[in-house]
Amino acid sequence: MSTIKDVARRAGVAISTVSAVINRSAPVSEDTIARVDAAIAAIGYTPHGGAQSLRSGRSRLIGLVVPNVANPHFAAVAREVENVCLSAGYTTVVYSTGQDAERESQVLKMMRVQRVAGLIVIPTRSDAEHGAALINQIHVPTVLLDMYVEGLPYDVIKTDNIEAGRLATEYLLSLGHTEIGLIVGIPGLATSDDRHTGYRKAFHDHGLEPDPSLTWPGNFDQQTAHDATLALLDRKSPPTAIVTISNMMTVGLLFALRERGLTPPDDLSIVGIDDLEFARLLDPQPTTVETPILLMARKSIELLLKQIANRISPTGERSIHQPQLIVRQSAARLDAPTSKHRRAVHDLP
Amino acid sequence: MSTIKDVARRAGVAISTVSAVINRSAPVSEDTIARVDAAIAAIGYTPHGGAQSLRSGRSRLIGLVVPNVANPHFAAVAREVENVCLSAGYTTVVYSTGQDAERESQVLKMMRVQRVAGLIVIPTRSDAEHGAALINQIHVPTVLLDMYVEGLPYDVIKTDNIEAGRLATEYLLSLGHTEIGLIVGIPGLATSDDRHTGYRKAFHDHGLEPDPSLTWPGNFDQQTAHDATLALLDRKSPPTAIVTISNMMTVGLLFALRERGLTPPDDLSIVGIDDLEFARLLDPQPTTVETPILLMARKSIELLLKQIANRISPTGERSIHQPQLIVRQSAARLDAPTSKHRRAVHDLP
DNA sequence: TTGCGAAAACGAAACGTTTCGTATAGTGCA
DNA sequence: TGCACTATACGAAACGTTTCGTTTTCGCAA
Repeated sequence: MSTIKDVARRAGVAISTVSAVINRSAPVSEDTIARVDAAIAAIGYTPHGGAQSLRSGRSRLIGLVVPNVANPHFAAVAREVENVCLSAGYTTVVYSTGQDAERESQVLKMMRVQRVAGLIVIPTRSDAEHGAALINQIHVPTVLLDMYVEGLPYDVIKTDNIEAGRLATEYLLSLGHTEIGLIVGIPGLATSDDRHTGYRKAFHDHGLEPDPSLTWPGNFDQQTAHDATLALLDRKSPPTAIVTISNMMTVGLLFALRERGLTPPDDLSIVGIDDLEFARLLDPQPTTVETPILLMARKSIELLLKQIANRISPTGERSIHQPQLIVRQSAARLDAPTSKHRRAVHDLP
Repeated sequence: MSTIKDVARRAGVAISTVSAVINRSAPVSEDTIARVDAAIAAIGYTPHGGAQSLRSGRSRLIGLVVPNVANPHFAAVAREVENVCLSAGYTTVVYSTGQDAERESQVLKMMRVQRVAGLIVIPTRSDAEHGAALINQIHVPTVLLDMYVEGLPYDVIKTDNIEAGRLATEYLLSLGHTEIGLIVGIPGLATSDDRHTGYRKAFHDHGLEPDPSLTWPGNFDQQTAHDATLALLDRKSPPTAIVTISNMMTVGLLFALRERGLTPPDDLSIVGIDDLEFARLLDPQPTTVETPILLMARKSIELLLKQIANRISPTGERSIHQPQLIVRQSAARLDAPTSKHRRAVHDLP
């Protein structure tokens, strides 16, 4: 490949002048700029990112670390980040942790090798110990997306997860349900724990105490939510409603119900958190608590780029976004005419 | 950050020895290896990827260029590629073209800046002219995924798209349909054109000629498929069945049907190409022609890594995978009891 | 003890940039 | 015409590696 030297030779100028033209880092006469640009075009010169990064100590790479890019929720984040990065002249490097701390380490190491200029991370765990481990692996401007980790000084952009859990549960309580199952993630993940807290809060607001045996731990994935659903359904007295705390868990739940031949809201009311892109195609359309993930993704990358540009160290501040209950048809009044005759709330007069 | 020099000093060896240890590129005594490894661990040394790439002329970056990472189909590809890359010590750089040739150029330029060692590309167009443009922008080992571009010497891993189109159409013909709508992509895209060819082939196999006015051009996205569906439904004599050639188009079609209050297969039979992850949650479950995308993704990255490792130039060979018809419930016999009383094929005795 | 060959370790150059101190050309004014 | 100053352009060093020719060390046979 051609180098800046080739450009310089062809344009009849010094290497440093070409550099000045490329980076607009020093005044260059119109005439020279034109000659250099012509030379660049003529020989098809493309700067060597590695060399630039080496010499300047700055790279134009942004790392994005998510649980799983194949999950549409995070894929959407990736696309949003990519868009902003591309127009800012940055390149995105995306990696999935698979919710595994060890793989997370491995991924962060790759990010260090590439000397990314900044990171957007959705960490695998939230406890202080993990935070301490993380901080040793990250030495660049970082934004924590939709996840809080104890003791980390980075900026956080997240949903009010307690409120998200509360909204989902409160809605079911308002429909008369009290035996409400909850499928959560692994304890120790702020997103999961907070949504769980919101669930309890909703009960307390009604002067009630939730039955702890109705809360089932899973992971954030489809399979464990599926299994948890079956476990809940197999109880002597199954819940009349179930809350799931992520989109994939809702999918797992729906598959489990289908297996059992159960249809919401007739046989069971359900409310999820995080919207599903294809939700509106389902019948019944699932009632969910929506989080503004795209907005948060955009805010994250913009904040990160700002930090990088201004060499600001993170302020440790948190930007907390409010979730919103989207009432559709998968939850119904408990006291409505029973099984197969219950009607979705939105159909009520 | 610490450098190889710091490691050398701490281990009391020469820089070149540390390099030899890191890359296992020259014999080093057990004793020295241990000392170097200890030093690396002690000071938390991470090699500078840019410097390595600069000096060695090889990077450990793989570029993946897809139409849209937010599309679950391509997100799945990204995840698969990422997995293989990670275990091979490579880093993946993913970018979306948005099916836009200009953005494609921009993305490829970023890939050149990063000096990726190889590329997996799903190009935006298939004509020879575009091929000529592409070849000038790509100077590294490349695999074309699920797309053929005229005149490009790269290896191709793809589905038998003619067969995919034929399978979908043949199935509907076998159910007695002859007025079969087809929603295709922009002409000039091999994937779309081939599936279109398959559609015609199925007709010809039956000694029939499809009505060209039943074929509607769209893009590969949801919106245009939605609009195309409405256009087809608004004809004086609407088709009795519709074929869509991508997952997102199927989604657009389903939304359009829902808007019109139509339910497959009672009001209209539909068959899509490329499976939807959540298909089994829908009612009726859509009948589709499945392509082995994950398998193809894995083959692509493995082939690419092999080319890079062995410094083989692409052989220009094509690996063509067979699609498979998955019969579910969205298509029914034309002569079955009409509207609202037709039954899905799989329910028939 | 010396000499020899193999094994291990070393040192310096080079990769393509950016950066910064220095040199040159150009301009306006005395 | 000469000078001071500004606007441009230049040149060389340095960034962190790899690579390869050279040197040192080591073990063993003579």
